[in-house]
Amino acid sequence: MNASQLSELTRRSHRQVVEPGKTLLDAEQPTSTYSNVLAGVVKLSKMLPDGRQQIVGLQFAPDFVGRPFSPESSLKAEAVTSTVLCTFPRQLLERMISESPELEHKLYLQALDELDDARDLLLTLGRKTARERVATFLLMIARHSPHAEGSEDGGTGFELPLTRAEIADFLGLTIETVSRQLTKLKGSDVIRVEQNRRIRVPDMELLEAETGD
Amino acid sequence: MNASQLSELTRRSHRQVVEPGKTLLDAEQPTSTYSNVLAGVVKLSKMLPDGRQQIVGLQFAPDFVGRPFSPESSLKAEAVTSTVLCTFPRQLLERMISESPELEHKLYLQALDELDDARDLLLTLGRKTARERVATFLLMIARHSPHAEGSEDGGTGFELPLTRAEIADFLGLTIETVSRQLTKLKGSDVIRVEQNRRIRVPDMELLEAETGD
DNA sequence: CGTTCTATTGAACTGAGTCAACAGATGTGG
DNA sequence: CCACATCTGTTGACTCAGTTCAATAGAACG
Repeated sequence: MNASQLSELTRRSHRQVVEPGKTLLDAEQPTSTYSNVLAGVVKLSKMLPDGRQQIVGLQFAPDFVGRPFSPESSLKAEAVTSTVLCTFPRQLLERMISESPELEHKLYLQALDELDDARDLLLTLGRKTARERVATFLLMIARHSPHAEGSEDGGTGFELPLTRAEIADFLGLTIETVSRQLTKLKGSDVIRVEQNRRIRVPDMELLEAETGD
Repeated sequence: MNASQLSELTRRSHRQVVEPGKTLLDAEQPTSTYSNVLAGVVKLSKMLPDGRQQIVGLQFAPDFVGRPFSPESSLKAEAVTSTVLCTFPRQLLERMISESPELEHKLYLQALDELDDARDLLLTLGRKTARERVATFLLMIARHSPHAEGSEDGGTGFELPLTRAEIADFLGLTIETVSRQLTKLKGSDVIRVEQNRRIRVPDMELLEAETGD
């Protein structure tokens, strides 16, 4: 990416803060914009005609959201937390990709990472028990938490960006099963649940031992 | 990709036929080669320490197998049918990528396609019933079958490249459940099973209606 | 301080798993 | 070419993890 490209991107990109629930990309209408996530969390989900839903990916800063080279994506992208985005028009991005091998290289590397994430999740959905799924999810969030307080006395603490319903949609479970497994992990002293969204992990290795891998 | 690169690739690549079960890539040892699948089917799988296994992708010709820019892949790649491969050393591929934006572009496009496939499978594993999973799998194989006989009298016929155990590993089910669902789909006249591996679909739309999407 | 989300808990149900027996295929050597 | 062994796939009976339905309890918000 050269200097003139960078300046054009800065000029034509649009920085914005979006609230939870805001749709960035819908399976129905063709993709018109791309975004970089600067802060917050975005969920990617798929839905069956009868309403069953599956979250197929979570994007954290500084991930890129969008599907280059394809008019529609069959995916819905939605902000799950309050999110800071840098948005730019489709044509600009695609022209810049064609002009800048370095940009395409970066996007390729991110696609490979997303592919690894998706395949990890496939193993989770295909073969893990409910308890292992919930532990796997908690560990993933802990690792992505910017200010997960380090290992002082009380272990690591972090905030869950997703509701129970969203965790269920991510793990291929029901709300009730997620809730019950959290309660059981609490009973086994693997986690402490402080005010619903706030989780404390006294010993990370104990949690890792619950993930199945 | 320019002429000298192409000739170097041709000279240094190695064409070979491998039998079912042959491992192309292992989670343990670092990746030393990359391959193009010229014919046949390759499975990508992940395993938990206790032996539970999940197939996270199937590669058909002319897919590329390998994970550029990462010494190890955490994936195992194995031929499921007799397969024709074009193999070349890691360093050659990575040098060629760095020299040829067009090559990287092609690989990027394939990665995006694999990502779409992985996410489709996530929806299947997270939210579909056993019957829907089996129907989804059959439809996928039918669409990838090179000589799936067209719609004459008896509908479409094709060969399953996977054993029941592999189908189960792909769909997050057990062998028994796969077998039972095939029997039930046969009972509903959605498919006919001719000699275990050979499937006939009288009416493709009937099968599509069983996939859940 | 009521209304409305969001989350927890309980009881009953069920789809898929487990365990076990059997049946077809495929293959091998006498 | 046939008996035997070995895979691969099917079927049945039973179990159980996770779902469903329903009631309750906290949080958040005006």
